[in-house]
Amino acid sequence: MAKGITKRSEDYSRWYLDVIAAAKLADYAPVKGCMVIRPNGYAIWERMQAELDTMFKESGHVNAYFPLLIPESYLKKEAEHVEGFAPECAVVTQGGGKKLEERLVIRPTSETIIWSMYKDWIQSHRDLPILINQWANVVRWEMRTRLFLRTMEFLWQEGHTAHATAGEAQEETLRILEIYRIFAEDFMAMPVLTGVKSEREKFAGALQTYAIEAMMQDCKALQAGTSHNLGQNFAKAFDVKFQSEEGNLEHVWATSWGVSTRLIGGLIMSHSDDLGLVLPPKLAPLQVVVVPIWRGDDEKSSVLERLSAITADWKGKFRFRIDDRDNYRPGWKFNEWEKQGVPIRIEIGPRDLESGEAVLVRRDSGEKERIPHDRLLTEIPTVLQQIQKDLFKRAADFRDANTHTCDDYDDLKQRLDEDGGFYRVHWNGKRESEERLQNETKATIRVIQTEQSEKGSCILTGEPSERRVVVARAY
RNA sequence: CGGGGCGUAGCGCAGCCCGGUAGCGCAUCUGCUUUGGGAGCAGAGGGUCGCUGGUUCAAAUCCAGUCGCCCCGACCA
Repeated sequence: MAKGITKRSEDYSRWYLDVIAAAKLADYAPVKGCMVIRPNGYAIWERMQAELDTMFKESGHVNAYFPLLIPESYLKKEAEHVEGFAPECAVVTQGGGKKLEERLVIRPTSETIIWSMYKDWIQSHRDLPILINQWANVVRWEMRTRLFLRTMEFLWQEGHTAHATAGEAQEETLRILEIYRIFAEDFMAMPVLTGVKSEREKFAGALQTYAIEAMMQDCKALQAGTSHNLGQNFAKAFDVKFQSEEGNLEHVWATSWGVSTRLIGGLIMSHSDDLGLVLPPKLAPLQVVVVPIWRGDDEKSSVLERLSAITADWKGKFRFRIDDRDNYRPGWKFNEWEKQGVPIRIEIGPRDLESGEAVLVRRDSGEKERIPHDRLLTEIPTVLQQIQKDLFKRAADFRDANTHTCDDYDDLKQRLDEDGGFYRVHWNGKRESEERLQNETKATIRVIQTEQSEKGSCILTGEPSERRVVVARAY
């Protein structure tokens, strides 16, 4: 059994932290609530960035960079926004040994500074749309932190777009939501629900917030990405107008959207097991590790020689590494790479040289298979694809098995306590009932799937309801 | 902000109650033997015991204060 990793069934939260430590993904920093993202963790983030960035660019977005420090007055320009973010802002009051004339906020998000610039950049409908994304760090002063899921400083991408019409802004909001869904499901192998957030849960300053919502292995919900339709709120706050084709001055329509290093937390909690990290092949920085086995120098050189012939044409086909370190024994290496979540391990030793085969071991299932050397090149990509598919299916089956329909409030309370999971319940759409739900059950409305409709009566009040909403306890 | 826990070698901990040469495991370094699931033996290096003050001949240990971090709740991506 894995040394140093608490079992999920014993203490899920401890397990999560143990997996991160064992896989060397992150470390605690000297400052409370801050983390160091170690090379193994950062490599995953880089994989995520690469895939997302490609999708953003393919859909017409460009990258830019706006500064970390924002004049405090900017944050105050949008009423809801300041109310939402002010309490969690870190503020710089001093610089160069002097007290500052105006205090500077370390960005908790960049809408305000970006819209202050858009004001100068937008005059005519010909300047629109602006489709800018930035990869950046932000700081939010959180009371309770957790590696990757909630840290004081985190890395993310934030898209900020400006449009001529409400319709275009809405289209953009949904286009990004779909990109997030595809990324979560196809790359992270993490099934998500998409939908709109309730008034209470929406972004401070948005008209509407859309989100992708996943279920972790402890049956809790994780909001994994958000896409906001900001309407004209920020354009009005920063006085950003454009002259339309008809010659009228109109306020610009906006969206913003983001995913963060929280995704890594979601990735861990979707697939990993009691042996450590499990990574979906598409995001695994290392997809295949080859562990050669030998006794003595003669065997070592013949195994390695054969290995370099076998792997000669692997380059560019998948990401692999030959672990020929002499100071560790095979068993140690098996364990090491398992903890780090490498999807496939290939073992090649003297026995395999004779038989002309190699042993292929899947990280997700532990299955072992003997494969002839000349078939490895074609077999490995196939198995990688299969692992990717199986991980998604396993996660989707798990989520579906833990998603329930419920019409009785007492029953809901009890089941949330006992089983957790997602519950499809009727809700009257009112803020008061949502608040009551949260106070009494610690669960919140995760998503409202507006495309579905089903008449019923609110689980709390009995009042009419247009559709079921998904309720769960969340991270 | 409430509750709990912990600060002693890089990591995990014991020692503290009952003051008297700072220890164990892992890791690290050297050598030999090993290598198909976390190797064995022999040797070695590594510490202002979180910080400040007090009591004492003597403090990791007793007293007072202080700082920090982690975990669990409320709030949040």
